[in-house]
Amino acid sequence: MIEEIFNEALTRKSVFKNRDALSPHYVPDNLPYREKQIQELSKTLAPILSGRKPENVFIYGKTGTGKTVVTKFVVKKLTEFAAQKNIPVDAVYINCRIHNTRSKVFIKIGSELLPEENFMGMSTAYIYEKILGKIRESDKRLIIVLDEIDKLKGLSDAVYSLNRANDELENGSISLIGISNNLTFKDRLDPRTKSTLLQHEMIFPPYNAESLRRILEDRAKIAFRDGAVEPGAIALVAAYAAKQSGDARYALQLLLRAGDVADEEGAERVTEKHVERAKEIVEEDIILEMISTLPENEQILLLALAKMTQEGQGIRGFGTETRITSGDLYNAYARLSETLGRDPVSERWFREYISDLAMYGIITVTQAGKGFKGNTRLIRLNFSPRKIIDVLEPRLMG
DNA sequence: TGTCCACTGGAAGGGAGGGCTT
DNA sequence: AAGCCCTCCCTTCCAGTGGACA
Repeated sequence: MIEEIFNEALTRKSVFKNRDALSPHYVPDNLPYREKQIQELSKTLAPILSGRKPENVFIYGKTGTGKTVVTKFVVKKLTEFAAQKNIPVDAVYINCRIHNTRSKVFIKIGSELLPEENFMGMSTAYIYEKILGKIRESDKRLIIVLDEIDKLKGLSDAVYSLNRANDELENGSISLIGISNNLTFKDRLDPRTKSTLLQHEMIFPPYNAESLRRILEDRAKIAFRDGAVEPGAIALVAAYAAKQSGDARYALQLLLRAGDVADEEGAERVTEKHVERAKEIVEEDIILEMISTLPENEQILLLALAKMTQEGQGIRGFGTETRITSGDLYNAYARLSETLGRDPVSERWFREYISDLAMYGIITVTQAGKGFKGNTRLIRLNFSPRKIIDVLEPRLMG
């Protein structure tokens, strides 16, 4: 019985040849439509080879525009090149969503550079000195990539001390690459951090449907068996992803899921039908991921909005859409909060939540204008209310 | 035209919690 | 360990905005 399951798994035909090639962590050898960015970043970092400290780089652009993958690609090529020429270039990649404080960042750098030491529980000053010692001793040029840098608490301190290291070093250097998809983040930095981090700024534009198609074709060749994906399926994935503001990560995720769906059906090839089905799954994945990281009050607010939308409350007259005024939503939110035994936040803070959710793209907010009494905003849910309720109700009620 | 209404969003400040210094 | 400071989350207060209605 169990052997049957294992046997089936072993002999099962799959449309995939190398499924990992569609994972968000995969770095391909070829990055179409990013040649300019690759060149620019390479040029900026190149002085490191002749022992000069390159400018710090700050990269920003929307999700899925290739920021991380281009950075990893260039850094990898650079360190490989340097290794051939016996130049001590080293790079540390840090995701600040995981390593989100100054000390965690220092521990991460320390343990990459000195894997034999254990830095847990050590003071940041101690780790800092250890890192500098290592750089000095081997004339090392260190590149530190801080991905999702907007998630780093105490950012200015971290940036300042890492950059200051250059003044204390006679040999070697530290260069920073900051990556963020939060476009307003830059403006919130204090002037000192700004001038340090933004010595060189790069913006990654979103991909259009045509470029997404090319990217997907390239990647499909690696990931799938020959002819296992219909061209129409790829075009459809590209079209959907272009609608998602040109998000390549979404495109790859969609293609991956479409392959899974095809495998589950035991199909020979991935078709448009599989993409349609995958789109629903991916949308659920995204909702789930986005919602589960939201603060509880925002979850309650979303649930209230989903319920109102579901029941068709609010104002009709925008086609089949239902839009809800912020005052009505606040009342619904406050009632729901009390039902759940939580204290609702004030109206002022509720407005902050609304802006937050709008920024994430979960809801859309428009000025009400004519036909509405007073100055209010209309709020619309961008996802299916049914799915939101399915995710949130057990989470909040249970 | 003025008043009311239904909000909006800035400013200031409270208080809890975490990290750093002493 | 104690004190301090900083950040985050939140409240209170309020001037401002824009449409409805008399």
